[in-house]
Amino acid sequence: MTEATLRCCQNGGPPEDCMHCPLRSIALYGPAVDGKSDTLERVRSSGMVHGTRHIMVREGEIPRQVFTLFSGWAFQFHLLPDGRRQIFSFLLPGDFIGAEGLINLPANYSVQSLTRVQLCGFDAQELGRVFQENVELRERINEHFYDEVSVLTGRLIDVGRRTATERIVRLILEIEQRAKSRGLVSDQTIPFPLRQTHIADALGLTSVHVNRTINALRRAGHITFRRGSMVIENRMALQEIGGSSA
Amino acid sequence: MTEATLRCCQNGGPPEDCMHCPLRSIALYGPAVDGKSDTLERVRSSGMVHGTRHIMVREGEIPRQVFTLFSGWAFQFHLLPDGRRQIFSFLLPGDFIGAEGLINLPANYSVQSLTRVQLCGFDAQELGRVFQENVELRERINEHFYDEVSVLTGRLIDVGRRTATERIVRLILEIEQRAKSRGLVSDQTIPFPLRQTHIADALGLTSVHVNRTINALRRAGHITFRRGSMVIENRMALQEIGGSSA
DNA sequence: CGCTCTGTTGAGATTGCTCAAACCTAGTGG
DNA sequence: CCACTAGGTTTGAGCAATCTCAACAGAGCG
Repeated sequence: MTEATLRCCQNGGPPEDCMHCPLRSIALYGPAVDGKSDTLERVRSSGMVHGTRHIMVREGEIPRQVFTLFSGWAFQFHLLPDGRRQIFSFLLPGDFIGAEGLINLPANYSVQSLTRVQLCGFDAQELGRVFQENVELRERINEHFYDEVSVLTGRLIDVGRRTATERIVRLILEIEQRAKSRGLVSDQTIPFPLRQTHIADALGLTSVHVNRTINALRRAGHITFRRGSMVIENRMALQEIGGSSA
Repeated sequence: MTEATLRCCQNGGPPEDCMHCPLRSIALYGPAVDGKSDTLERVRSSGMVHGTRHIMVREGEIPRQVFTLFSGWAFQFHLLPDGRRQIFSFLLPGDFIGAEGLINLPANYSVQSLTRVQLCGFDAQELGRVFQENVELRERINEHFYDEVSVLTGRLIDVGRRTATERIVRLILEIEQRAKSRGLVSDQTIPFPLRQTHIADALGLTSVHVNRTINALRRAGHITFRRGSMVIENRMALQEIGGSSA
């Protein structure tokens, strides 16, 4: 079902040397500051590759391994006993997975890969110790959860108080924004691996309704989709619909 | 509009001495552990009383004052430009207000009193310093945001993936649970100061619909409401509807 | 007594859902 | 290279949950 897990990264994977990792400046542990930044390698357990639908973190369990998503997309979610699913947020390259493991608490949600992913894995305990020893890093943990609160409140406003069209437009705009900030956008083409059912489960809608709504946006000429990516044709219109921010 | 703010607590207010505060063991800064627990008083700026609808924290601003809610209820919310409101969660006695101020970050939401409240106020900077100096307290901050994530994900599941009845029942059960844990429940009577519009704004519904749904529960004999409080008449039935947990 | 806030209720409109079938596309195995 | 499959998208028809608008009633307050 899921692509076999390879133990070592090859072509285009993360470097052995965290200090020169292209993602280093975005990562939770931040840019290599002091000379002793190689503490990271000492703690890093391995790079790995997984296919779609691989579960990296299980809700309720204390993550023993934590990860930086090096390439590919993932998402955080909860599954109800009857199969209903709520997606909390999507993870892009550079995002950290399993931060609860750093402070020894059970994960608030499961995390699953949305595409093929390359991960940099660390032992949760050990990395947690590294974080505790450094003031800057300690603060990063706070900020991580703070940021998480911030995206959750945003999503809650969407789901609780905005129409389907508003929600979808805002999700699209948000993803464009985040993809841009990671340098994933070239030539106006924004990577967009989400299936309509992911959008539905993130926004509290039905995939059927998502389909109709998106097609309306498409027919209106505001946006174009192609094989895992999208192009925003009329940003003004979209911002108008989404209410810019607030 | 809002009751005048008194500078000093009188009858039944918090003691001068944080060490013997009845709420001490629930509070964010935890029970008085070591002998030097009086650091708190040194940092505490004042007790105060506010009427309904007093804004304690403004979204987007870094809280300069932080509080422990000593008595009364409050809620965290966001207001859209067009007046739509999303409530994120309700605050009970013992809850901390403005934790973002401890780490010098802007508040993710506004906080407003739902009833008359008594607050223990602290200077955010100073209390933040106290927290940083102590390992246990440092961890409390993490846990605070972690908990916040946990309630937000819970609410998001409700709003995104459950029916109106399910949501309302779960909110009621959750509030009973929390009120109980703070010793606010006596004689099966659970304090319930929320107006139907608060329920609506927390659960992504209309107050009209909340009204009809609640009345159905009432007519079914599952629950009773009276002047700011409620009694659960048939817990089994409610748990059945709410899906216990998960 | 006259407000204001909240809760109630009715009637009708809508958004978004359910069910179901058809269709596409990429991947798989022969 | 083709048939087949699995996962996703699209579309239609009908329905249900929830909303909107509006009016009224009851409680508490100055």
